[in-house]
Amino acid sequence: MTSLPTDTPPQEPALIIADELVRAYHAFATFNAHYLQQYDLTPPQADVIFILGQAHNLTFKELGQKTAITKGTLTGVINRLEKKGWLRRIAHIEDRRSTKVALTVKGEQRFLNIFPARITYLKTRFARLSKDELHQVEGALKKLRHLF
Amino acid sequence: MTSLPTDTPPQEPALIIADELVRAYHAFATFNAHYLQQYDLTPPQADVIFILGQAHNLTFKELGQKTAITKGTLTGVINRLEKKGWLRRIAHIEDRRSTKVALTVKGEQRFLNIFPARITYLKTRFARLSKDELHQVEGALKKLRHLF
DNA sequence: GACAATTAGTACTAGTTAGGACTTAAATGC
DNA sequence: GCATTTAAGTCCTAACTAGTACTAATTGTC
Repeated sequence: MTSLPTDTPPQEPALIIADELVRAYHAFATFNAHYLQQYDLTPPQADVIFILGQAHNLTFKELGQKTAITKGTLTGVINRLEKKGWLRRIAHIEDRRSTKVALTVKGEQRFLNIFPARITYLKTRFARLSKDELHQVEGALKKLRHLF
Repeated sequence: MTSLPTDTPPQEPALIIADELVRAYHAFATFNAHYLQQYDLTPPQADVIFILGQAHNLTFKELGQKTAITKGTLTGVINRLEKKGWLRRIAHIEDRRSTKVALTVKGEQRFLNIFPARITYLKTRFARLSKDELHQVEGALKKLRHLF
């Protein structure tokens, strides 16, 4: 039986906005992933490198909070970056449950090479929006986030 | 050597907006996943069920386009839903390369049980925004999506 | 009509994801 | 000071992800 209330209006604002949010994020995420590929980085790996480049020596916990990566996932991401030689684990003397993470020299160099270029790249994309529009978009996203 | 241009301004609008987009999406996705758990559905599974509930009998290709799931991923999602008995594959006579997918009776029933409740649920969340705000948010998301 | 190019779906890979069980260490309670 | 509770990371699982290689079927070309 395939009967259905076909009069379900697809114009329900909540559904449209949820859909637009997913689409906008998906577009950005795909774009971002492709860009990072040239540096042999996945998006979560890049997040970790960018955070560590700006805030040297963080614990797993701090890194997880800043990147919104849960601890179980973070272990794997850090393992791969460590294997590639971008960062290293450092024993945390004061609290031996905890582990600190820091960029290696190679990681620092890569960060300095990639990070400014990434900002420039994003800026050119966003240049199509006016200052007013940028403000509106930021406000809209904040409103949206606080709904959940 | 941990020296760095620490004067990298974190207030670059492009970075802030990219960050807000990720946060808003993450908040929504988490919220959504938790809600769907009670129905034993993952978000991509729910997407498939919701699309199929409204557009009976779609090919893999059509389903993939509507859900933004690539074909390789879709095979697995459909396998799991088929195993759970929510839908079934149907041979496509006119083009034997292609396979159609349709909800089973059980899938129809679940869809009818879940879909209206989901809309109601989302509506209550979005009720905190005015009509004007809804329009602004939708416009902002569209602008954002078209940047990538 | 035969051969080439395209298309649909599956199989497989490396990586990410959240969540829960587990280990070790620190903090707290008494 | 010892026992309990809490905290930090690791390990493991099921699912999703994009991308690529592969198989089978269809379409286009000559």
